[in-house]
Amino acid sequence: MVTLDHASTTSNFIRNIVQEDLDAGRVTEVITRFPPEPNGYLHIGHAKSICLNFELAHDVGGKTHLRFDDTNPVKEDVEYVQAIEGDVRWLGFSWDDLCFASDYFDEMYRRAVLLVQKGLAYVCDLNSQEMRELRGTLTVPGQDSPYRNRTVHENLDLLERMKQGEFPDGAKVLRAKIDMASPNLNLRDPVLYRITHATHHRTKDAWCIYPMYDFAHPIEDAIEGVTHSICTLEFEDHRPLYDWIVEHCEMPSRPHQYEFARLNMTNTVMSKRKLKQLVDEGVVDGWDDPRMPTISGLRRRGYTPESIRNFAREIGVAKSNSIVDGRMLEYFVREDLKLKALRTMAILRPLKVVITNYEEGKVEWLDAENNAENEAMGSRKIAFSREIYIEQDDFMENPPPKYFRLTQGTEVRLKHAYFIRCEEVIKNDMGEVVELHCTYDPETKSGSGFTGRKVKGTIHFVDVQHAQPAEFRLYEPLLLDEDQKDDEFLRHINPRSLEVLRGYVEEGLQDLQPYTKYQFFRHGYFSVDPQRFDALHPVFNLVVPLKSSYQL
RNA sequence: UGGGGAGUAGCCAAGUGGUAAGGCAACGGACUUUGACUCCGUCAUUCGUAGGUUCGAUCCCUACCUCCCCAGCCA
Repeated sequence: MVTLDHASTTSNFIRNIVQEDLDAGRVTEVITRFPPEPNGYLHIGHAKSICLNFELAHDVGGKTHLRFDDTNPVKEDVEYVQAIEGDVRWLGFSWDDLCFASDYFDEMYRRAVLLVQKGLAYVCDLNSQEMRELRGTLTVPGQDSPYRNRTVHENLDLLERMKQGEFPDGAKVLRAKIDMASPNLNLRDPVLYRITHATHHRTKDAWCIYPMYDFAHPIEDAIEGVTHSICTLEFEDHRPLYDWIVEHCEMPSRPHQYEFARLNMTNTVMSKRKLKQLVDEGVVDGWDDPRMPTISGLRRRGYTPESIRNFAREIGVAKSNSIVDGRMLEYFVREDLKLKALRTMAILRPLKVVITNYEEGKVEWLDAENNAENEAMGSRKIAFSREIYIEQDDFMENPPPKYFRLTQGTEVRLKHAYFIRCEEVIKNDMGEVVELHCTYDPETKSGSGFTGRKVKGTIHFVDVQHAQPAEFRLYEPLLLDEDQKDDEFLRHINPRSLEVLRGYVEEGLQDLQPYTKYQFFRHGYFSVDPQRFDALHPVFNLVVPLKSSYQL
């Protein structure tokens, strides 16, 4: 017996159903599918669905298809097909079969003809306005179309002529003949085919009629032998229609549809429409802007596939609408990068320090481990000399209580180096601190075992002569509020979602190339931006800051 | 107010007639050459509300409340 035992996956109602189906012998092999429409980019919400479908099938030795639901040529494009394939692969999944709804257009047409022959579908000449009027309302039943009783012969002829291109867009549709009085609006003679004279990205001009989702999707699933067709909650009341199509089209296999709640997260938006709006209105730089919750945005930001997969597993799968705290995603990327990223020093807001008792012209190369929690990552040498940069925040003239960093007359430890004491503060005409004069104590060298004195704080630094200029792009959530009204979300844009700083990193940073992740001490995890890559002047995207129990 | 769903901690989320898993967040404390990490501890006498059945209900029954979805020739 096949058993679900994914180590870190707790049970959810869909896994329970799959297990029961397996136990009861209703299915012998589980086949799931991820069915995006190639009309936009994938986001973290899709990642939830991708992980669910692929991992579920994988865990019971089943298969998963990547299927493009390309039934609407006016919105779709190959560009999206390629981007989607790349995103799914990047997330770490391999599909067992790559499918396109458009590959089944012939089969779908034959099934439509079958429905007509059985008297279960008819060609309707009503325009969309008229159709809406006859559909009734939530509380008022609809009325039959005047074309509802055309003969099978006439319908067959009309459908064929629709296919042949005899009629203009919108002139006729093929409708299922179900029940205009059904309390479920989806059953009030839903449209199965519409006329659209448009070039399809794959079938080109072979067709001028295209199947609607409700007709196409169950047929696609059945053709592929999909056993568990998982979609989101809004399709719940389409399920009776899904089952109707599978049954009356006499599909040899019986897929079943299950619905789960789509992902929502705090401080961001998750609909294609809103994401597109952010791009179109220039709020962000594009679909792969590191602030976007798109897969491409997260990738560019520096998120890892592992972190996204772990996140997807941990948030669970259920039927109640919910909003996941964005900090959960951050937790998983910190967790993933903790032992993988090189821990180095970077100064984002430089303040020059002159160590007045340090010999001029001398340079020391100090030992520094690359990751104190992962010895296998080895160590490197870092430069130390008379002039260094420290972080502006690490010095205050009038510090608040419990400030463990540098102040005039106090001592701190420089990570990997020595204790320094601030002796003098140099200011410019405006009274701003521009330089510090400090002294160091040679006896306190890091690794020497010095225990003579204790200091409260350890700060990081970069040697001036061996500092490499770098750009740091810091990000905050795109939206300030969590529950924006649909059309007002643009008013809640966080004006500080991006902050660009110019500072320094250690010279000769190991493995400096696009997407390399570093932990910059006391700041956070950063990833080398692939679009602006320049080894001499690297740009680092803040993936996620380190947690901190102290706020200035 | 027709139909379909959902209500378990600040946020996700298991569980299901036998007395509330886990994660995130938060808060204490220990440790610390990252105010990080790690460790230890705290965090639902209660499962939308009110009744009922039962020895016993978050789970079964009844009523009610709240929220979400559906009137595209989009998916």
